[in-house]
Amino acid sequence: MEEKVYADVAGGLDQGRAAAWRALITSNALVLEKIERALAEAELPPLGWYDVLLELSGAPDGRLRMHELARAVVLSRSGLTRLVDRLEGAGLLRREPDPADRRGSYAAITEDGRATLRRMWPVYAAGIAGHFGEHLTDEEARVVAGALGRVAGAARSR
Amino acid sequence: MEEKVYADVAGGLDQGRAAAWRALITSNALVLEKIERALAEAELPPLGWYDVLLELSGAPDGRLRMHELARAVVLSRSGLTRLVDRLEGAGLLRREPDPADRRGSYAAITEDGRATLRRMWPVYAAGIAGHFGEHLTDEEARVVAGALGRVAGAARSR
DNA sequence: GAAATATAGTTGCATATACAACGAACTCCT
DNA sequence: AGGAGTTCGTTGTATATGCAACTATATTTC
Repeated sequence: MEEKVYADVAGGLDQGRAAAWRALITSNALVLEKIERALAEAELPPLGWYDVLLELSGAPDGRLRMHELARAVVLSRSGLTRLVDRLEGAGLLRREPDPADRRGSYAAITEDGRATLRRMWPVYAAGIAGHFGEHLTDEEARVVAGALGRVAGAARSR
Repeated sequence: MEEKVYADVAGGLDQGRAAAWRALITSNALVLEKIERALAEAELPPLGWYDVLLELSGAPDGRLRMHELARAVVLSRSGLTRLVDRLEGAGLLRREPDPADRRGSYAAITEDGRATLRRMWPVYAAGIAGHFGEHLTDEEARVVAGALGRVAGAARSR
């Protein structure tokens, strides 16, 4: 029973929580893989694009500063620079200078960007429903959202 | 309320499950980021190495065929080839031919590999405990493990 | 048992990502 | 006001990953 051995070594981590963590990362990887494949088959952009467009579409004036966006989609600033390059190249967003801070720029979603978001959502939603939501009771969904929301909130603030 | 709009379009996906999904991918990304950083600071290998070594250490004779390992750690076969290259280069595992199938090879953990696993676990466990387990009640951990375990199981079999 | 098909693992290639370093602009502090 | 230190976004570089194509071997089919 090496699980036991490890559990002894690990201060403050019991087996139940370790199991929850493994289930989390594994289900995340497997479901994302399937959704990415579905998007590719529908000739739609990858999920990272969706995340960016969704954040922008919900922001005031459809735009966010680069560093806000990087934080929102959990990406390094350099990673975001390149991702935004690609989206801008595809015409789904525009960079706009910030008059109040001349170091910075906004990423602003375009009409094409909003249209792409709308085309992606059905495929994404079907993937979430079929590979994830399908397997949860209402109560489990509530608990998962609450608990993992708290985890994410704590990780963000620290 | 664009959430509402999207919810209407999405067949079979309600808002609670959509929220659970977003909490899942966000918490996953944030917690992994912090754990990777902790490992790097301790001059330990990245998490992908841990996953490989853990699977091997729990397998009969400490070894698995390449395709089994790829499936276990949720990586493409080509991705695994390169990952195993790096681990083998570091002496943490060995490739061994399979006498029963001359196309294939085993990846077999070495003593150094087991030692590395033992050195990584305390850092990994502390990360899981501090950034994840900390924020869950016992009951929530149970529900999350059960529900996401089911999600992962379904995604694997299909 | 030979031919057709499928599978195992590796490789070339294209893409994605993080880190460190950079120039430019901002903020604070006295 | 002005210098010290900070923050913003980008870039060079190294690393990681998936897909498609490839070789070698196994399996199936007739």
